Amino acid sequence: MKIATWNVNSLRVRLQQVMDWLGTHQPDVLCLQETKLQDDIFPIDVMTQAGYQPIFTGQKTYNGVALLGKNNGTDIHTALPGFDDPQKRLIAATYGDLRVICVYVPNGEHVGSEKYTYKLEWLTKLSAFLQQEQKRYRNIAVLGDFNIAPADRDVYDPQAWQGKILCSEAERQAFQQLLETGFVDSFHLFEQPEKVYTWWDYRMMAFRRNRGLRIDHILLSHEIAASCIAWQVDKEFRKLERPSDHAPVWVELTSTM
DNA sequence: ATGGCAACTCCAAGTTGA
Repeated sequence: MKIATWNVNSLRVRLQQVMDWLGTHQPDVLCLQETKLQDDIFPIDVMTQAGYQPIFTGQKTYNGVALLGKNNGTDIHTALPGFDDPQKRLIAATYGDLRVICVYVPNGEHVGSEKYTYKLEWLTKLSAFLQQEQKRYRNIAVLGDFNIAPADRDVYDPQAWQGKILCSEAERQAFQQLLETGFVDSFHLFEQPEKVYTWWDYRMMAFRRNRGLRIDHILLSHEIAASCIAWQVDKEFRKLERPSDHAPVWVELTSTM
């Protein structure tokens, strides 16, 4: 079983790339972030014709998340409970015995800004939601754009980024708090080379120079972490014309659906 | 110290992202 996450930075612009990626990789579930589409113009037919059932919650211009599954998802959540938030940043569904939670964590703008406060509050609410979900499900995967580089090794220039947005101590503590609710960062289940990233700035030829950050993550509950046999970031689609600034990330699980 | 790129939007200059 293969589950994946990709911040596509506009599904309208990246639709063909997404369909190509689905065709090539055949994931059981693909989580998308930054679809930037209202629900009434989501390309449902294109997805279903390719054998994927979409579940989505979107808005104009910003945010927007979706789940594309080979099977139908059930027990769908499209928001964090107890958090009145117009920004569409979370969608969850159950596929077989696996709970899949797709997140687009706020960027935070810069440390100390209103958006930074919102980011930390959002992460606190996410942590509470995950604790609730842990009571209902054993096998949980949380995938998405977390907008946090968990450690210095996840940053191309840790000194330049020290204490900055995506790398601040409070953000990293919030990420650790998520893990402490009962998850592992699947990246660390395997021996990894240095300089593995999932996002590269469009500017300054950052991708060609591998000046990136690892901010897209797949967290697995302990029960399924044991069945994870691969973690990959697919840099091929970052090399195409008009790429997303994020690359797809996926894991392979041995458990069946 | 700033902008650098890309996508979005009452179509065009400002906002947002990371």
